[in-house]
Amino acid sequence: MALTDGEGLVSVAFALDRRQPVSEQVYEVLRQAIIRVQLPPGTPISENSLCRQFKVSRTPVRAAILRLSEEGLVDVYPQQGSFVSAIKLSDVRDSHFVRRSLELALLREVAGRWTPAMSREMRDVIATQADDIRRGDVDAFHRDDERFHQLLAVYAERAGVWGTILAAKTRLTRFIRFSGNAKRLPVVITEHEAIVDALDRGDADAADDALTLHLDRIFVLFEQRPERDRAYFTN
Amino acid sequence: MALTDGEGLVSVAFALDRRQPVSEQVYEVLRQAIIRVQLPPGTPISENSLCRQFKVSRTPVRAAILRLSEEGLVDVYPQQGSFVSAIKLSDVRDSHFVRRSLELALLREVAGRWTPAMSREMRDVIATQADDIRRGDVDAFHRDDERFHQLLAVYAERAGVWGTILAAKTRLTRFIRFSGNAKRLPVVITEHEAIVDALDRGDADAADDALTLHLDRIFVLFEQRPERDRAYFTN
DNA sequence: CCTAGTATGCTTGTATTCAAGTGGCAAATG
DNA sequence: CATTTGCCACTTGAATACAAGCATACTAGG
Repeated sequence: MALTDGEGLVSVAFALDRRQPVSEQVYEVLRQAIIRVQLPPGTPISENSLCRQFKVSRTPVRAAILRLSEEGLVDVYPQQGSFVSAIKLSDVRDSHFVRRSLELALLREVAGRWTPAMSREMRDVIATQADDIRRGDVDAFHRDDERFHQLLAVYAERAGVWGTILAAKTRLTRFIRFSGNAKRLPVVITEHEAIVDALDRGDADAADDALTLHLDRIFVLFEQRPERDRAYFTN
Repeated sequence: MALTDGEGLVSVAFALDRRQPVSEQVYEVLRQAIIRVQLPPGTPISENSLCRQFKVSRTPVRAAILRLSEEGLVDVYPQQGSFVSAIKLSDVRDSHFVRRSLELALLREVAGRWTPAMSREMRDVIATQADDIRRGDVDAFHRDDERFHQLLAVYAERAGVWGTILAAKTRLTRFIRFSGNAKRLPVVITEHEAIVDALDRGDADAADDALTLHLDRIFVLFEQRPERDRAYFTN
C-alpha cells in the first residue's frame, strides 16, 4: 500500500521477517509495489529512505535495487538517484511479441498431447479466477492468471520456458495494470474457456486463434490510454 | 585465461580500470570466463579469492556474483559457497526452444520487408565470420555470430526482443563451447548464407527451413557429448 | 578401533564507514 | 542586475567490520 509520509515521497509499508533473507524480502515488496503501480514510473527510490522504512542497512536494499534494475523496473543513475523506470511502449510491444511467440509455440505442442486431466486442471484454475473476481481480489486474479499460462509450459514439458515468459509478462502487467479496466477481467474468463474448449475439441487451429485473440486484447489498451498519463510513458 | 595459482583453484587474471565501475568489469570478466568454459561447472567462486585477485573489496564482487546468479550461471549457497552452475540439459533444451521460437517469428516478419541493404549488411557479417575462422579467432567468430542473429531482431523492428534471445543464447553457448568442435564452424557460414539466399529469392518458407536447420544443428552435440564430461551436466 | 563432541577456519549475509560525484542555492563579484 | 563561485545536502559506489552458519579435522572418551 502506497502512502505519503515524512520521507516526503511515496513509501512502502511492510514488516519483514528477520529470520529470512532480508534482501529477498525487500526485493519482493518493491517488485510488487512497482508492478501494481503503487510506485508509479519516475518515483525516486532512495536507498537511505528505504533503509529507514525497513529498518535495515543499505547493503540488502542495494542488492534488491540491483535485481530490479536488471529486470528493467528501476533505472539507476550513479551519484544522482534511482527511479522507477518509465513504461517504454517499445518495450511493451517487444515483450508482447516475446510472450505471444512463445505461448503459441507451446500451445502447438500442448495440442498434440492434450489429456482430460489437463482440461480439468485448467478449468479448475478458470473457476478460481471467476471466484477471485467475485471476491474482488485483483491480486489473486493475476496470480491465478499466471498459473493458467504457466500450465501451458508445464504441459509442453518445457517448464523452463515459463521463466522467460514471466519476465516478458511482468513488463506487460505493469502496463496493463496502469491502463487497465477492472471491468475487463470477466472477459479473460471467457477467453480462457475458449482456449480450453478448442483444445477439448482437438481443434489446434481454433486454440491458436483463441490464444492469439486473448493475448492481443492488450492492444485495445494502447488506444484507450488516457493522455494525462503520457508522462509515465516513453516512445 | 584460466590458470591455477596459489589460491588453490582456478583463477581469472585481469587488470581492471579503476575509473570505470568495478562491479561491471568483474561481472564481464567472470561471465566471459564461464561462457568460454575457462571456469568449468562446479568451480568454486570464492568472494574473498576474487577480491585478492582483482585487488578490490567484496562489495563489487558480490554485486557481480549476484548478477551471474540471476542469469543462472552461478549457484549461491549461503554459508557454504558459490559455484559455477552445472549445465542442465533441460535448460539447454528449453533455451533452444525459446531461441528457435523467437528467431523464427522474427524471420517471418523480416521476410515481408526484406531489402537489398539488409542483404548486403548480413553478407558483410558472414564475410567477417569467414575471416574470423581464417584467423582462428573463435571469440570474434561468436561475437559476429551474435551480430548476425541480432540483425534479425533489428530488421523486424523489434530490437528489444534480442535481449531475451541473447539470454537464451548465453545458456546455449556454454553448452556448445563445451561440447563443440571447431571444425564445425565453417558449416555455420554456409548455413547463414542459405538463409540470406532464401530471403533474397523472396522464399520465406525456404528461409524458415534454413534457419530451423541452422539452429537445430545443436542437437547433434547432444549425441556426441563425451561420457567423461557427464559430471558437468545434470538431468 | 570407533564414536561423539568440539574447535577452527571457511563461507555468505548484514551493518557501518568512507569516498566521490551531482545539483541546487546563496552569496560574492563583475 | 547577471554571472560565477563556493558551500552544502544528497545521491550511489566501494571498502571495511561484524555476525552467523556450515564442513572439516581433530581430540577425548568409550
